[in-house]
Amino acid sequence: MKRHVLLYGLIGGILIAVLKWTEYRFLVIEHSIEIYGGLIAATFAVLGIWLGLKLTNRQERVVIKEVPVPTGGSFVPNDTKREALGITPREQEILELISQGLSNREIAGKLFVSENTVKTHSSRVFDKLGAKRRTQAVQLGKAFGLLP
Amino acid sequence: MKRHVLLYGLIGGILIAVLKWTEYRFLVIEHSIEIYGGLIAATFAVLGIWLGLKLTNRQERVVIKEVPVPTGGSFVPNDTKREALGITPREQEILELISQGLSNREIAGKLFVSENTVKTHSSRVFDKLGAKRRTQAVQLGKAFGLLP
DNA sequence: AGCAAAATCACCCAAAAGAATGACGACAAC
DNA sequence: GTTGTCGTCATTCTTTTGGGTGATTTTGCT
Repeated sequence: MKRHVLLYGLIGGILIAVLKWTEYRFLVIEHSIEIYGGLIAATFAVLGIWLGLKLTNRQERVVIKEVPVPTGGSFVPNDTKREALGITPREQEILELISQGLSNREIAGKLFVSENTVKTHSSRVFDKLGAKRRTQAVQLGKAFGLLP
Repeated sequence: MKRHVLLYGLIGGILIAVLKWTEYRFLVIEHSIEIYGGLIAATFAVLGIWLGLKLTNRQERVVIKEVPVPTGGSFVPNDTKREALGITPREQEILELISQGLSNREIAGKLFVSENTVKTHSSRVFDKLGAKRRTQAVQLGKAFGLLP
């Protein structure tokens, strides 16, 4: 920061000196308007370029962003693995609702069946997955690729 | 691209015209060297700045590289969100074991504490997450980024 | 030393979940 | 027409879970 201020001052001083000197030359030698203009032009062009660089240099940054892209994109609910485990579509459906944190009663309500039915389905799914609890069923369901 | 070329031409033309006009004024009115110089200076300064910006912009390209990192790889268990929810480390630990499908008894055995203790911890965690069931707690835990 | 948060444990009660068994209708396959 | 699978539902019983309350210990911080 301090260096910058100093530099600006210095350049300003030099510029003024140059101009003064040039003007003097101009007055003495009566034909160098072009030189005069050219000098000023060149000086300010350089100054401008330098300034522009200075201004933009501050934000010159290459950002490499590591975005945790949701792998698999959409997740294809995988009939193949489901059938390999002998799990019926209905059972899979119940398993998904379980994984969403619903109770048996809520699932029953959502599917318009009795709570007992949900219990049998879930029991069978647990059996086929080798799970003893619904949380375990969810865990295994994901491990088998049945759930997202 | 075409627009840029056009712009350059236009600015060039205008510049020449302005200079011509200024020179003319200079010849007619015999005392305006300063104005002449100032104009040139200003023009070239602006041009220089603009040029500088243009030049640096070419190589300044902010590259946002999106690296699809498989989400399972890292996952930092996120102390920030945990504390934001007022969940203690121990509670988080129990939550993780729940999400792995363990029963309260199994968790108790694994952590060498009583089943009652596990129950209190889990109850508190459910409360803080707003969950009524452990499956729901798991679901919410994932939604909050507390679980992988 | 003294406070506050965290962790520990107990007891009781209610609700939810799970296991076991049996049963019935629809439907497709043989 | 028999067989088998699937989905449906009930009943009974045990286990698990969750709610509520209170108490003690550990630990970190002032």
